[in-house]
Amino acid sequence: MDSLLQYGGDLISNHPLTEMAYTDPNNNDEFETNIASPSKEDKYSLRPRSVRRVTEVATKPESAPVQKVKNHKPKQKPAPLSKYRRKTANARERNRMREINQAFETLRRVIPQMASTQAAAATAANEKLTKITTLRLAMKYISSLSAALNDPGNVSGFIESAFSDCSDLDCLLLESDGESLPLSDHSSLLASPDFPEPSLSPVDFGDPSTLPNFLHSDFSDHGLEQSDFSDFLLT
DNA sequence: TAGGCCATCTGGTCCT
DNA sequence: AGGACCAGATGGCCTA
Repeated sequence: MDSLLQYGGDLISNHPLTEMAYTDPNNNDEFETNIASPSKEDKYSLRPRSVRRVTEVATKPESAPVQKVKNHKPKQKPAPLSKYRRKTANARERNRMREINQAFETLRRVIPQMASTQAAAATAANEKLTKITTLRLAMKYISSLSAALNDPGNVSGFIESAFSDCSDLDCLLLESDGESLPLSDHSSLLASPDFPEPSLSPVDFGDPSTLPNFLHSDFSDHGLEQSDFSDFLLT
């Protein structure tokens, strides 16, 4: 028992705890490394909370007293996942996040890099937009496209105004923040009597040849291929 | 050095 | 039972 306590204390004081967290006595690491990026084992370890739990379990007497419950049954806590299942779950989670990131990457390619000083600087520096920035710009861009659909005669004005109202990115992002957007902006994204939802569907965005002319010109103006847009819609 | 962003792990919950 | 999804926690990296 003392050795277990010592072991737990060492675990807490000697980060990283990769040995504890990743070494599988059944050697299931092969599965993990086939999917995960390499050498992550060195970077990640059990959280202190997990370590505490491990040590608590280790220090708990073999025959831990059963909970004293009167009539109702204690809710059975499911047993923790086996190491193998934990690894497979982690791998699935990484894969899921990878797909999300791929979708973000696609979205970044579709969003025009507008005339914002900071965004332009980020582009020049080859820095990619952050996730939250990407989402906010996408919202702004969709809003402008929706407005353009309502008034195809003033397309260029919509696109230009969408990204040039603000002199800096902070202003732009604040405006395109979902919580700070004025209701009027949101309404352009929602179905309304003036802009019912079905009116969006007659155009098959999956087929570039059916893209409206104003979308053609807008995407080409921003150096984007039509396929970028259709790819984005199809993914 | 603090703060922002991100990847990853983890446990809980819901769904099939 | 197992997978998908989610949110919290954590640590690494980078920049102002």
